[in-house]
Amino acid sequence: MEKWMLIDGNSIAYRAFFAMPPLTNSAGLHTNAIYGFTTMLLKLLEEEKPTHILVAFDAGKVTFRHEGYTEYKGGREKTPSELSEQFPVLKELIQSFGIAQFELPGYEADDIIGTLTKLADEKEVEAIVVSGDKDMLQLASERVTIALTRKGVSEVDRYQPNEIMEKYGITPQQIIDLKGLMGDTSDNIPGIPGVGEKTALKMLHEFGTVEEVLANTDSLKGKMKEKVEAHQEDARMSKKLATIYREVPLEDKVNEIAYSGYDESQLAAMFRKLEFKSLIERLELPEAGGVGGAATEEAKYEVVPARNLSGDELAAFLAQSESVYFEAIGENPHQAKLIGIAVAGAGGEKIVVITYDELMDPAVAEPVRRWLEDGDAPKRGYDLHKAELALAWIGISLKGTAFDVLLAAYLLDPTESNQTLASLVPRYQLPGLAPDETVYGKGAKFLVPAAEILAGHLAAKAEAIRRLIPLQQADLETGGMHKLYYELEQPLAIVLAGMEKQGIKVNAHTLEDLGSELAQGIARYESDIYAHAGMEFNIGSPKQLGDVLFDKLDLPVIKKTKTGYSTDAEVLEKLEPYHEIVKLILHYRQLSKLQSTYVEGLLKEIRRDTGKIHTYYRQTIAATGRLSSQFPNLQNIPIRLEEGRRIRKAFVPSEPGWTILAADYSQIELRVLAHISGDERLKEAFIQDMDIHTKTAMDVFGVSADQVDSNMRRQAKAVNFGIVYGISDFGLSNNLNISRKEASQFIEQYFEVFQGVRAYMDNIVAQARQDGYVTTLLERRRYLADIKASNFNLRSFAERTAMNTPIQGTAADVIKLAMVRMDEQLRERGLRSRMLLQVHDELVFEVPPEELELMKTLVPEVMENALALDVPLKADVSFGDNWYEAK
DNA sequence: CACGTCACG
DNA sequence: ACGTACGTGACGTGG
Repeated sequence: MEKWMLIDGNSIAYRAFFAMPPLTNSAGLHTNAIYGFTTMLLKLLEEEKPTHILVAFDAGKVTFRHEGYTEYKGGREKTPSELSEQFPVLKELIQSFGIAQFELPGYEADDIIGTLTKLADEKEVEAIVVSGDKDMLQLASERVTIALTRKGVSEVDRYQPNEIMEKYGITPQQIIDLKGLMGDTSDNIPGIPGVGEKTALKMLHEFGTVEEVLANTDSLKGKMKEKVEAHQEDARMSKKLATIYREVPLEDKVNEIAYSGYDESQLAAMFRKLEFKSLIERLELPEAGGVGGAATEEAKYEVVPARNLSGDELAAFLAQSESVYFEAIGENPHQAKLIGIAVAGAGGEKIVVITYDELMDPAVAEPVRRWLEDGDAPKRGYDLHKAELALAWIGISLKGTAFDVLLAAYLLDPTESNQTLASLVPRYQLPGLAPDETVYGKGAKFLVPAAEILAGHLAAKAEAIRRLIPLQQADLETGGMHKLYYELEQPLAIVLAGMEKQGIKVNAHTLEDLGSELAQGIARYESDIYAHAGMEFNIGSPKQLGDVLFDKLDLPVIKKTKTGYSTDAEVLEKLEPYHEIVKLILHYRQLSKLQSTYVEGLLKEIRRDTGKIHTYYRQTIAATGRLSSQFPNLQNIPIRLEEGRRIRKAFVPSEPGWTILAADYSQIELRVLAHISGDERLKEAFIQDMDIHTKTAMDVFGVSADQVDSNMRRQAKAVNFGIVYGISDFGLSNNLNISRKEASQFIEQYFEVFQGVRAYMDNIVAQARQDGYVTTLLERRRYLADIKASNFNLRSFAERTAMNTPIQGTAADVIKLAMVRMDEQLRERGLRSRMLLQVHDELVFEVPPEELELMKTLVPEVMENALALDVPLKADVSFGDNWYEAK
C-alpha cells in the first residue's frame, strides 16, 4: 500500500523558525528552523510510515498569481536573514534524508502539492499533506489528509473533509470561497473589507459559493450589502488567488518520490555539522570521528514484583534506588487511589513494582513504608506533591523529596500545558511511553489492567523518570534555574502539601443558613423576572435569556458572542435604563452564583468526619509562576461585594479559642514594577509609603493631593492596573468606558511622568524579541512563542505578556519565598500556629491565643523581608473569629 | 465537551 | 487594518 507524504517546505520552515527559540551552531549558523523541521519530520516518519515523500518549495519571487495582481503577497515582511540562511542547509539535509524535493519556477509549493494530491485521488493512493497553511484544507478528500501544524511545529492536527465540515461547516472546496470573502492579510489577498471568518462562514452556509453570494446581495442588508456590492471584483479575484493550481507540469517526477530510508552515515555527518547531538543519539547514528559503536542502546531492564523479594532484599533495593513512580488514580489527590509504585534501581537494570494489594501485605508494606518515610532516603519522581497527599490519606508520610521531573518540566517551560510524563520523554529523545489512555482507557471505560501489564507500564515510567533526571538537571543549570528549583519550588511543594493536609475548617451551618436566605431571594427574583417577561423560561440559559431580552423585549443588542447574543454583566449594565427586568436579572445572577458555586459547591467539599475543606494547590499550571487552587478553588472566595463576602464567615479556626489571621501584601505588583523598572518617581512614592493611586492621579493630572477627587483616583487606579497588565489604549478605554483617544492620552501622560516605566516596557519587549523569553527576578522563565508573529493580535498579546509576566511572576516568587520562610519559622520556633491558605498576595493562618501577639508581628516581618527590593515591601495584618472578620 | 458567565488576585 | 486588557477555576446549559 502506497502512502504519500507531501510537505510544504517553506511553510514548515517558517513555522519552525518562529516557534523555536534561537539556536546556532558554533560556526554561527542559525539552525532553529532546521531543527524544528527535522524533529517534525522524524515524528511524522514514525507516525505515518510513508512510502513516498516529497518536500516542495516555492521557487523565486514571482508566480503566475502575480500576473494580474502584482500586490500578491505584498506587504509581507522580508524573510529575516536568520531564516533565509537556513534554506540551503535545510535542502542539503533533506537530501541526506534521501527525501525528494521539488521546486518549479513560477509555481508555489502548494501548487506542486495540489497537483500531486490530485494524482493521488486519481490513483486512489493515500496521501498526507503537511503544512502550516490553512489554505491547504481545500485539498482534503477521502484519501487526502491535511496535517496542519499546531503550537509551533511539534504537533499537527489532521483534517479530512469530515473534520473540516465539523469545524467550519463547509466542504474543502468551499475553503477557497471562504478566502475569497474574508481575504488573507498574510498573503495580501483583499477579500471583502469588514467580512471576517464569521460573516464569511455565515454567507457560505446560506449561499454556498462566492458567486452565489454575489448573485444574492439583495438578501443582505445595510452596510454589509454596500460593501459586498462594492467589492465584487475583489471577492472574485481573491477566490482566484486562493485557489491552488492543480495542473503543474510535473511530468514523471512523481516516480522520483519513493522513499526507502536514509543513509546513516550521511545523515550523521549532516547532524554533526549542525551540532544536533541529541538527534544523533536519538537515531542511534554513528558518533563523530568514526569511532563508532557508541550509539545508545535501548534500555533493557528486568521488572520484578515486590513479593518476589524478601523483606531485606526489598529494603536493600530501595536504599540504592534512583527513581520512583507513584500511580494515583483520580484528579483530586485527596481522593486518589494509589494503585501501584515502581522503583528503578541503580543503573536502571532492575525495576521493582509494588501493586496496591502488595502494599496491603505487611511483608511488603513495612520495608516500603520505612523507605518512604525515611527523610534521608532520596525520592526522585514525577509529581511527588500529589503522591505525598495520596500517601497521606493511607497513613504514609512521604519524606526525602530529592527531585521531581514534573516540577522541573514546569520551570523549564511553564507555558506547556501538557506536562504528562509521556509528553516529557520525547523532548529528550528518550524511548516513548504508552499513553495512559491506551493502557487504562478513558471515561466510563477506565479500567486498571492485569497486574503484568500494569507493572510493565509503571516500570517504563520509573525508568523514564530515571533517565530524565540528569537531562533536566543540566537544563535547569543552563537556564540559571537551579537555585529557583532547589531553594524555592521543591521546598514549597512540601509546604503546600502540609497546608493541604491540614485543611481549613468550614462551618456547614453558616453556609446552610446563608443558602436558605439565598434561596428565598432567588425565588423572589425568579417570579419577578417571569412577570416582567410575561413568560417562564430558564434564566440561567444565556440562549433563552437572549431570546427574551433581544427578541421578545426588543432591547438593543450591545455585543454578540460566537453563538448568539451576549448577556454578560457588562452588557446588562448598559441595558439597565431600558427595562426593569435587567436589574432583576443581575441580582438573580449574583445570588445564583453564590448559591451554586459557593454555598452548594463548598458544602459538597466539607469532609464529613473533620468538617474541613482540603484544597489542592497546583504548582505547575500558571505560566507566570503563580499557584492555582482546585477541588475546590479557595483562591476565588467572594470579597468584593458584601453579599458574597459573607461566605467568608463560614471559614473558621479548627480549634476552639483560636483565631484566623490574614496578611496581605500591599500593592506588591506596583512595588515590583518600581524595583525592576528603577523608575525614580515610582520608587519614591513607595519609599514615602504614599497612596499610590492618589499619587498617580496627582502626577498624571498635574494637581495637588487635595485636588484629587474620587473620579480622578479611580481613573488613575485603572491606569495602574493597565500598566501592570501590559497597557493598551483599547483595554483601558474599555475598562474606563472612555474613548480610545482619551485612553491613549492618559497612557501618554502616564509615561511622560513615569519615564522609567516607559523605558522598562520598551526594553522588556525588545529583550523578549531577542531572547524569545522573559524572566522574573528569581530567573523564572516564560517563553513567548508569538513575540515575532506577523499576526498583529498574536504579537500584541505576546508583548503584553512580556510586560506583565516579570511583574506578576516576581510577585509570585516573593510570596512563595515568604511561605517557605514562614514554614521554617513556625517549625524552628515550635509554634502551634498553622499556615492554611495562599491567595496570590495573601496568607491565611489559624493561631492559638497565646501566639496571636507574636504572629501579628512575625507574619508581616517574614513577608516584608522575603526578598530585598529597592522599595520596601509592605504587608497588612488582620484577624478575627473567621475569615470574614479578618479584614 | 465547548461555551458563556462570573468569582478571585 | 488588525481589535485585547494579565493570571486562574467552577458552574450551568445545551449540543
